[in-house]
Amino acid sequence: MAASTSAPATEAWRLMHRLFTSQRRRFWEIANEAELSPPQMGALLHLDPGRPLPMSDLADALACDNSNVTGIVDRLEARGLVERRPDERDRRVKMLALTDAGAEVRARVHERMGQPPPAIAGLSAADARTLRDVLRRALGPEN
Amino acid sequence: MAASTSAPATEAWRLMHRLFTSQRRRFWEIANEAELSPPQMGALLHLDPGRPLPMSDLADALACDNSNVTGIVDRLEARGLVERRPDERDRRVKMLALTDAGAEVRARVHERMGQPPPAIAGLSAADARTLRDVLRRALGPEN
DNA sequence: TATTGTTATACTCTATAACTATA
DNA sequence: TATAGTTATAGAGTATAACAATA
Repeated sequence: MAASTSAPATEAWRLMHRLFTSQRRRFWEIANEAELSPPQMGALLHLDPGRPLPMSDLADALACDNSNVTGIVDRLEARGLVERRPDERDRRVKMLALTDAGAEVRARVHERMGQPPPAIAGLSAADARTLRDVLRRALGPEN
Repeated sequence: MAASTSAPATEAWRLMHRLFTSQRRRFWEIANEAELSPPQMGALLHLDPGRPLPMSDLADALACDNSNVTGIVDRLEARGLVERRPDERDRRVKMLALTDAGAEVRARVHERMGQPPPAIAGLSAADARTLRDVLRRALGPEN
């Protein structure tokens, strides 16, 4: 096996990783302009408008403990961006829902996060389509 | 007009973003096994063995304030993973260098972070090569 | 007994502002 | 005057453990 070059999948992943870490400053600015901390922005982005979610699902998505989500949601709720609602089927569960204000902030943040960085925006039309198609196959038909 | 050509790039970027956020738990586990906080892991990954770096460069890379790096580096230095060295050319500057122990931890973390997730590892050989080639063009010849 | 969410605790991260030592 | 790094401060994030309510 070739020792000097890694497998194409590994190199591709490393390149994607490098692209992402290069965007940290931009991500920070997007959160900052919305007056959100990074975890708060992550929470908002994970909430779909009109589809409430148990707190524990958010903890899974953010890869953190349940006890953590309590504080993050407390602050979002204090700003009126998110609501806690009871779940009729299991009264231990609290469902999180975006408020109208929260949906607006989320839409703005989502829009800006979705803008590709120059490295991707500058690809040829053919390369962009190819990249999209391969990633669609990688992530599965539901994406 | 612009919409039809920028759409594939935008979708590709969103797919990459989804792929990354889906890996949060794994990133957390890698940091955890090395007994590093996420910022500490980020710092270690940004330091190249044998290539000392000014603290302010690390602050740029981590997209945080200089004052922050002080604490992060304090803890890495207390564990013997990193060293502060004077810069002869500008005595205000402190250069950060990995110790041998730090280089070992960094290599382990770097190796694990570089392993592609199933979605990428499961691509066909042709798709993997295509993905790599497009990303090489996107990120430039130096990558 | 197990699970969901909260609270208490201790530590880390974070930005801001003020400080120092250089430049 | 400006810059690199530190310190002080206040607030947010974080895991752990213990707890209440519910399953």
